[in-house]
Amino acid sequence: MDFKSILTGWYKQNRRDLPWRSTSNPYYIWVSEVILQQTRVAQGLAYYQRFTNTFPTIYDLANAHEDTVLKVWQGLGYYTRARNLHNAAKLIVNQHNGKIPPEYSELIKIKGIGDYSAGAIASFAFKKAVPAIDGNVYRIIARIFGVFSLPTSAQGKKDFHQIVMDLMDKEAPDTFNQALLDFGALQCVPKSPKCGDCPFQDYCYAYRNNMIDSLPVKGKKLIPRDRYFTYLLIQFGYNTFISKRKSKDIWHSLYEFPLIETEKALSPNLLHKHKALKEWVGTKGYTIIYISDMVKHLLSHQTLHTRFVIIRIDSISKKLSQECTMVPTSEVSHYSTPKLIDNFLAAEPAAKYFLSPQDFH
DNA sequence: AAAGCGGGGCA
DNA sequence: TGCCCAGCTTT
Repeated sequence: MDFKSILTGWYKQNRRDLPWRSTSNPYYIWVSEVILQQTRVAQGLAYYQRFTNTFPTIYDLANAHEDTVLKVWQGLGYYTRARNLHNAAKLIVNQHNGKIPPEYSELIKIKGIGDYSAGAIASFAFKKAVPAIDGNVYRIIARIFGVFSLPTSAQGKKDFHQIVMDLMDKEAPDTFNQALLDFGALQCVPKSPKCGDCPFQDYCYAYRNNMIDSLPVKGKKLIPRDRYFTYLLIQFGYNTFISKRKSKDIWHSLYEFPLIETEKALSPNLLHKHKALKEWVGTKGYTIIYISDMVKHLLSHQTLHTRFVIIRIDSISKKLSQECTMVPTSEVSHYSTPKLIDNFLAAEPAAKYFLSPQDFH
């Protein structure tokens, strides 16, 4: 039996029933593909439901405010995905009559749709015979056919693309591509793949040569950089201060509290003397209510060490009025915030000293 | 070609 | 703790 027959046979028995597979609406398929970029199905599922319920059509998404889109995306990470999706929806509504282009060559031009997603949308929604090569496919192809090219290199991408194109079931490219994804996610998994009952066992290069753990070839890993944050949760009556992140840095367009970033960890002792603290709270008088322990938050490329400080003030500093928005403390949760902040707001100290009504006398 | 960009789950 | 997930964009 040839490759696609074996794969299709496996797929009939093992396919996952996923909501974006029971629709032919290109908008829903597009949304699912963007949500699932670098994101597990298990994690993306609830976001897909929430996103499509909140924005049932591309017009609803196009007409929404960016903050609303980001709030729905909150906690999922890689927030540029949400902003690109939103901007692309506006562009498609305004310039393409709301119709998502069916060709790979047009899809790839849309910001936020790369090689994989263009192939996935073209094949799943429009039955085009183009590959949709993601991490699953690199792994499967590298192992079964003994491909040692580095998937992240330009040459590697060509090699894998050519192989998948040759294997492709041109009569049913959607099923073929989906089968590859499921096979990679369920059977040919990264660690301890289920070779024991694998239908490709007989001619899998990696299995026959005992090289399961060395294929696919991996690039070098990057070392996360340490950063030290001190967030100031400043209370003025029943209000607090937030600002929107705008620099080319993590969490672009999300909201946060006044931030002091330092080269090294800022101890409570040093915080009291720190110039930036005075600038934020002013000179008129302030009371530090609470200083948290250091919280470690891991990103793929940075390790954040963060202290949360709850402060009460009697007057608003120039810096606060210039750089922040004052909002009722009870409404902070309406804004899209990084998981790091979200976590602290959900924890006991914030509930006790920050979010709950205080007696100011 | 390499770096930047989140967060979570699992061995 | 390290790896990797339905990757893409910018440098």
